[in-house]
Amino acid sequence: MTEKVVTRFAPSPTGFMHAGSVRTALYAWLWAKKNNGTFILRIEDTDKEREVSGSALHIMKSLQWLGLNWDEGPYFQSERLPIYKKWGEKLIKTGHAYPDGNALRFKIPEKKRYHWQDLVYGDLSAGPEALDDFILIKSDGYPTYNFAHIVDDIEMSVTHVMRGEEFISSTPKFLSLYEALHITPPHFATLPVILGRNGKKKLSKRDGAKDLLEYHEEGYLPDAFINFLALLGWNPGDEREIFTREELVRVFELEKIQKSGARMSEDKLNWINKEHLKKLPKEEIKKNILENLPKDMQNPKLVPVIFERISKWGDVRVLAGAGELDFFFKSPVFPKEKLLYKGMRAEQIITNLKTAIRVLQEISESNFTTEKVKEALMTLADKLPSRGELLHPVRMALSGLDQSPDPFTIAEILGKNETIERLQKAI
RNA sequence: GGCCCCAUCGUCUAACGGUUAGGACAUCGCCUUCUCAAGGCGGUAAUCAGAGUUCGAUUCUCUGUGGGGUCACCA
Repeated sequence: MTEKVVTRFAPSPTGFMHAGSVRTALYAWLWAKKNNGTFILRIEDTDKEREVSGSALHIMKSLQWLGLNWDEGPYFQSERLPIYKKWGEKLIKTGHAYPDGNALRFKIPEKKRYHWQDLVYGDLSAGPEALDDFILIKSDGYPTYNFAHIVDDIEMSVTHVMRGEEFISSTPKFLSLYEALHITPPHFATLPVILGRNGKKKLSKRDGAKDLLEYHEEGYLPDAFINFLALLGWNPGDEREIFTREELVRVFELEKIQKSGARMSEDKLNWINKEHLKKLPKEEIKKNILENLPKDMQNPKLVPVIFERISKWGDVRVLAGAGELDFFFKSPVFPKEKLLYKGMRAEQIITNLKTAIRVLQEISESNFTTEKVKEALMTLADKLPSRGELLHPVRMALSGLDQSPDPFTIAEILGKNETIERLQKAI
């Protein structure tokens, strides 16, 4: 009989969630899902000094955004004080704990070196120097992390403990507690840290760590974010990189988790997000792009032009905010020299623009599509020494920008009347 | 400082002791193009160092170096 897998994510509510903390949650979640197990959320709020109000809620919101839903909890340790007290008394009774003032201390049975197996790191050990009669319950009545998390993991039948590598050196404390209680410890899966921008220190606020919900606001897809995070310190063993949530659950393996710390790369995150965007139904893409556009700019014809220029929904707002789409809505103003192309003379430009107007007039309003306009203008442009002699002034007349989408696309979006009007104005 | 952990392109990573050390992101070049974006094709780029084991080390061992973690009535 195999045991039912139970994992947990046990943050302390002392700030916002960032990529480092959520990756621990993700791996615990993936492992639970993969094994049809249970994923528990437990808030470790035993330090009232450091607690930040609203933090627990923020953590839950972050997990919900990513769809890392918990099957049990949230448990709050601050609401479980009697339980820790009960286990404390049990230890006193067996001679493994003793009061120290208003606090309760653990009586270390034996200062020795511990060796244990880690699912990621393999053989690990830590020496007796890590052991002393540590505090189990503080004088304010709250348990310490060392004690509370072990009691809870026992009470909640946790089988796999995913945790950061900072806990390796205090593991002898945990193991000696388990020993005193005659309880077999759970499996440990220690995860390497995620490094900050400088690539050395652990990811932290001052080191560029972002509040997870900022990624939400910037319009990253939850599945893409999870995909990215999973790949940060883990690999599927082949060269695939884009995974749906379900695929991730299927292929995830603890054995393939990396031992060394990894660094966030927003470039890669953006790429993965774009790959996920490309798989979305057309309607959904359209809806999201339009929703992120200012009310007076919500023209469905803009969708393809915008889509190939973004990697996340928030980029739509950036694009619009930077004024790069303004020319679609109002006639551009630009110095007339901009119409010139590689030493051409003004008369030639005027002639070319006039010819352009003439051929465009021949296209009916209902037929004024990118393809038709392209066909008409290209035929014309091909007769010139360089296509740019026609295409550049036309594009400039329509957009007023040095860099913009091609003139055919713009023409269709503007429509026949506006297109011709702008060409005339340029002349 | 003691103890513990880690070490392949700039970044994320692959390689049962035998590969021209592979892929992806980024970057660069070319194609496509009036420009931008997108797309296609290609290039540059890595085994921290030194010993040892071996016919043969990215891979195993040791030492060094570098980086990280931890030494609380914080988690």
